[in-house]
Order: sequence, then structure tokens, then C-alpha cells
Amino acid sequence: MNNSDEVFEALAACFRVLSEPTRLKIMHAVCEKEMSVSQIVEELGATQTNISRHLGLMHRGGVLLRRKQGSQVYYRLADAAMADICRSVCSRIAGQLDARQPLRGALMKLMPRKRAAARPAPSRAAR
Amino acid sequence: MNNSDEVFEALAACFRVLSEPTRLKIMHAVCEKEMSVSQIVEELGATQTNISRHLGLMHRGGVLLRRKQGSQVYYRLADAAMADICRSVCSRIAGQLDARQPLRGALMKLMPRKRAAARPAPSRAAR
DNA sequence: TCGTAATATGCGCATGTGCGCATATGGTTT
DNA sequence: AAACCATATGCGCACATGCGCATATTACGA
Repeated sequence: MNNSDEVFEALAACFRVLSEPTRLKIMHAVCEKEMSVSQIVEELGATQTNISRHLGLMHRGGVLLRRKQGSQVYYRLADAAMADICRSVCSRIAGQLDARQPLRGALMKLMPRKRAAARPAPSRAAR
Repeated sequence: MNNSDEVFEALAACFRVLSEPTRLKIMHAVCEKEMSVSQIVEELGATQTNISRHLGLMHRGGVLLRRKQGSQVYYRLADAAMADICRSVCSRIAGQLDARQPLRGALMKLMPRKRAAARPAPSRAAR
């Protein structure tokens, strides 16, 4: 009984990570290839402070993995299933949004299917 | 470009609905059978005010459907895909929680698969 | 019609959250 | 060592959110 309370709490916490546009943009940026903080900052056009904070939150939430290389820190998706879930919801809300505007196209271009986990490591970049 | 901003916003809004334990409990209660507000209140042991507010939010968010019958209002899942998504995330976090406690069992019992859209019509009041 | 049950909502409070500014921390280069 | 990059974090502010209390609204039965 009270046991399931903890489950609902954990489940809610997981969804809470995904309940912020900036964090979803980060997921979108990172779902294909690992990226450093500054790369994400540039791609999203947000401040370093804000991105860093969101990245920390997503990492603590178990959504992103962290890899430190020199002074840069690279983040990548911890689980491809999370991107799948985003895609599911995307296609689910596509119809609703489409009723107002032709956004289905934009939706489908988001959260593209993963191909490979490319690492900007020295030599190898494939996997 | 700016077009996708709206998509991320909508996606985040969708996840925000699921980012609250009480709302997830409601989803769990309603994912099998349609239920009235007072039934949900009793099952969750929460106040009527709070449940009603959450139900309104979930309905406006497109997650629940509303059906009025007399003075009662019945709510049910608008889309079985939402329950599927909850189940996905449940099984995803099962491992993480299991590392701390044996909660996998509790997780698996949550959000059971839907069988039929049973309506609490006049006579039947099963369970 | 009046009382009662079922549901929704205005108000206020406590707490959570996103953000920017300034600054700290750690690594790299000269 | 010093200057410089990349990233993280303390602080404060504006705003959102969950909740309960009281009350409004609607439907139904006596």
C-alpha cells in the first residue's frame, strides 16, 4: 500500500524531469550524439548557467550520463527508451496540435531515431 | 525554428500532467474503468477539493475524458497510450528502485493492462 | 420548494521552480 | 605562477503549484 506511494513518487519525479521545454530541447540535442555543455549552450542559445543547472538535474534524475574529458563535460542519453517515450508522446499530441496548426511535420522531425552513440573521442567516432 | 518551440512547450505540458503523484494515482485508478469523482476520492483517500482540481487539470490537459450522468461526473482515460507510457517508465525505473528495495513487484502491479472500457452503468457496480 | 448530495472554484498560504548575476572550482596554456 | 577557458553553484527574485477552507453551482429527492 504505502509501498506504492514511493513508486508513484519516483514515477512522478521521472516525468517531472521531462516537464520543462528547455530540458526537452536538451534531450533532443543529445539524443543522437553526445555533446559538451558549451556545445549545448550554443545550440540552444541559452545561458551557460541555466543549461548547466538543467544538465545537473537531468543527470541526477538518471536521464543523462556524464563523461568528463579535460575541462569539458560531455552529456549523453542514459537510456534510449526515454527518447522513445518522448517520441510516443510527440506523435500522440501531433493530432491535437494539428487541429490548430500544421505542426505534425515539425513534431516528426523532433527526437529522431537514434542511429549510433557517436563520441567526440580522439579517433573513433562510430560505434 | 520558433515553430518547434511550441512543440516542446506542448510536450512539456503533457509530461507536466504526469509529474504529480496524486495525478498518477488517479491515472492508475481510472486506467481500467471509468470512475466518478467521489469514487476516486474514496479510493485515494484524498480530499474532494484536491481530487476535483487534479481531475479538471487532467481533463483540460487532454488526458482524461469527462462524462456527466446526473449529478455525478465520470472520468476515464482519453488515450490508452498514456497508460502505456506510464507502464514503460515504470518498468524503466524498476531496476533503479530495485537496487535499493524490492519494489519491482509493486511496480508491476501498477497500471495494469486495459481489458475493456467498462461503464458503471445503472446496475453494475463491481468492485 | 427546500434540503441534501456531488462537483467545482475563489482565496490564501507554503513550497517548489526557472532564471540571471556574480562567483567558485577545476583544467589548460603560456 | 598567472591568465584564461569550461563548468558548477550560492543567492535572490518572480512566478507557478499543491493544498485546505469555505463557498458557489448544479442535480436530485422528499
